[in-house]
Amino acid sequence: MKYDFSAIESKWQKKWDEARIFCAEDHSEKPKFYGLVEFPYPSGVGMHVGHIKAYSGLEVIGRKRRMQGYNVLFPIGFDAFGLPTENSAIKTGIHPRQLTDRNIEKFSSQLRRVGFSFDWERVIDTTEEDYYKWTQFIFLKMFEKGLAFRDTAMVNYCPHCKVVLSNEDSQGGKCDICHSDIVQKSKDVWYLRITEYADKLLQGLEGVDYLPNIKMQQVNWIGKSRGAFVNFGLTDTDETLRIYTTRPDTLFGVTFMVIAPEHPIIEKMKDRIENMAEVEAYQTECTKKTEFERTQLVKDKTGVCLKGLCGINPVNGKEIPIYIADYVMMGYGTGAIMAVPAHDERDYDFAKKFGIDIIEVIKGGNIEEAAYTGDGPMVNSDFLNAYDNKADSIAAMIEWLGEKGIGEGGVQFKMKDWAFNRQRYWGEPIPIVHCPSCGMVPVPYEELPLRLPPVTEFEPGQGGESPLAKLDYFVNCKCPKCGGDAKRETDTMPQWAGSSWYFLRYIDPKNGEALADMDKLRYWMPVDWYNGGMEHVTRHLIYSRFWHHFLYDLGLVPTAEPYAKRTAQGLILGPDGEKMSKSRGNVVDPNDVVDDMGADVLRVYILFMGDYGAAAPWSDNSMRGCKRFLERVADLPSLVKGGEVNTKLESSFHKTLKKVNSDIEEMKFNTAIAAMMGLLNEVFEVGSITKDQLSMFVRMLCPFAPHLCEEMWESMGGKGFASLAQWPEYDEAKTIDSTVELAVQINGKVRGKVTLPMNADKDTSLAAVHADEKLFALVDGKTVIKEIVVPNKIINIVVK
RNA sequence: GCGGGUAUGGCGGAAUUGGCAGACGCGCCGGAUUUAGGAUCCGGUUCCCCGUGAGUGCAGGUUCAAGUCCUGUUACCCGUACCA
Repeated sequence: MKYDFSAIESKWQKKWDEARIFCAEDHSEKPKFYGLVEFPYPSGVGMHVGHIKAYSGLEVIGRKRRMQGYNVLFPIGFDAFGLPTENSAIKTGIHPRQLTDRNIEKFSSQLRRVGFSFDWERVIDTTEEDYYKWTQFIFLKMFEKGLAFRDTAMVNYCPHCKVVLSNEDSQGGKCDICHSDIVQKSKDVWYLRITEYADKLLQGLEGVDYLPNIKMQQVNWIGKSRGAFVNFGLTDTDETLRIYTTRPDTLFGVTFMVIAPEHPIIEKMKDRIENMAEVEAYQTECTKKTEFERTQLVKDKTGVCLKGLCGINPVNGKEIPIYIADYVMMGYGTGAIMAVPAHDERDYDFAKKFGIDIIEVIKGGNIEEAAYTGDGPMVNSDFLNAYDNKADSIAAMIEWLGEKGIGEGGVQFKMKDWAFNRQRYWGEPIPIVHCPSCGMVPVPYEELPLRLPPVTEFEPGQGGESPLAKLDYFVNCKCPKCGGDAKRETDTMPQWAGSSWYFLRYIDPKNGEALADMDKLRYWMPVDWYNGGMEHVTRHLIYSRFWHHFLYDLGLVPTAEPYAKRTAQGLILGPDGEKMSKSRGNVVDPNDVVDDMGADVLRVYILFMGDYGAAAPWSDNSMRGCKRFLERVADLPSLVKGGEVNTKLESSFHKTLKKVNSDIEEMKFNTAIAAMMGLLNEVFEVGSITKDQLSMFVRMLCPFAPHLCEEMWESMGGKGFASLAQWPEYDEAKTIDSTVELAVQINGKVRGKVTLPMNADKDTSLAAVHADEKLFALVDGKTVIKEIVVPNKIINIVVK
């Protein structure tokens, strides 16, 4: 058969579409499979092959499930709100709506050309009113429950993009979008109280099947720690200074305290602080430092001692100095710490620099040289009889603090609340009205969606306010509660809002009454298998789990956890081994590959490149090998002849099928394809194939190279679509050989081979070795020390 | 610093979990066919001093047997960033 890929591919894509074979059924007797891939952000540059890899994994698994008789939901959509489109609108003057539509069209056509088995009737676009109506709905529910709130606080701010960013969006001190340095700024912003769900998000991980590194990253990001809050006294006042520590067992070793430069106690006590000018100078210096600079100066501790004010250690009444220093952050714990230089490296560095006492209270290290942070018995502590290990000491100390009323046990999380508003145009408007007499009033549900008004200028204001703030007709409104004059919130939601619940909408994309119908949700949820990038593990993945837990608490979804299983694909690097990027000019466009080699080759190559979860560089040459493979597959029908079945080949078919079957489940697509290549080589060596074998081959290759397989299926008289044909079953009996070739080692070196019946016993095996002239010669006349026979694996004879 | 991961031919990568290292593919070498080929087919291809040789980042160890387990060490990648 001639392999005219472009004719074959467009032919079958059209047929699939017309027959709607990839559309999921809302209700079905079949078992369901919900396979989800992270929907793309439709940027102006189009897709690159990395997108294709991200979808190819579940594409193969979903296609296999369909052939196995599942009702498969494999949807796609577009996460289209966000800064890149808005920035492009500013540059080109074209409205983001138009740009988005254009980009979605481009992405869709690229995806269709690859032949993905997406259900194109459920496509969602997060920027459509019918969609973001429900994003706003969920926001209002959060507002009602006190989970969406405004607060003035130090936030991450990108001076280049002129927006406030969440912690997740400013990892590494860089803006997630433009990579400029983030600055800290005090601002009145919207937050979602994700910290309220920190424990649930942590516990939920126990019941789901995520790759271990994915779980680990989330656990670290949530960052739960256990410890104690302790109230320290202040000299000559009733005020207390509350600290958080994970080492209450070192309380007797406290020799000073440190508070964050922004700590409110400074303002409160300013009359008592004798060196206020010096303190203020230090505070100013700190605000000038960017986050980046702060982290670069890790080694060098700075700080200023508060004169005229001392802390009082509640466990022994000792007066201790208080410092302000920027190594203590206002955003974690209470913004104040007890410093135990003997047992904390940072405190140790600080104490050394400022000449503060270092008192050892845990034995085990040498505090002359370094802080000892390990375990050990308590010493120098006027506490009961002291304990021998950390855990006991901590537990006893917490209990004692409680009894004395000076502190109590507590937990802290590294995760912070989610800074949720962006001062930009292209996002979901926050449906809140600010009324001078009623305060913040939600837009009534029946008025949703609160539409994004049409504008022609997308530049944010100089003061960093949203472009919406310039629209008087949008801003000025009546309070929904009292009817008086009021002003609308003009900020919009961040990029991550729409993607936090999109997988629910696929289940019921046209529902006007609810975000999705409960019966349908009960049938489809949870997502059986979710695949996406590692870069979303501490962003989208955690945000969407939070929203889903919240919706579960409201009774709007049937399960607490949205995703039963989560995997991640590795990057495709450029041919130069570097990360693909426009600026490096090493981006591979899937359209070019489809034109040159065909979609099936692209699909097979992407999965053949290597471990699905690992990064691998692109190689046009290697891809040519996949082309050769498919061309030879297309020639298989010419080998169909009558005659006897070659039992060895038949056995290879069943072995290969068994391997392909399990490799797909483990996402080991590269070895599945390699096995099929090996089988093909064997077929050509034998020179003939039966009709049944051909049918088997076509069906097992179909999830990988569906267009070619459909064409072959049709020409061999297969019924219906290959894509819906029954997944072939292997015969276990045929995968077991009657004989096995065993390596024979003498003193651990392979010296020969013997062929034995399966499961031959020790005597038979050794007899076969002795019967072999060459092997016998190596053993003959020597003292046999040991004979190891592992059935079907190896024979090793140790001689002297 | 902390957490996680990786290291195997010229290259991408395999190896049923302790049992024949290098599957499969690329590249390369040789041959066939072809007016020609960056097409196709066939054969070869870990290395070398070609042996009873060496060999999975490096140094040790356990074992009849180690890419796989243990101890130490180096390099690189990813995440995180003074988290008290």
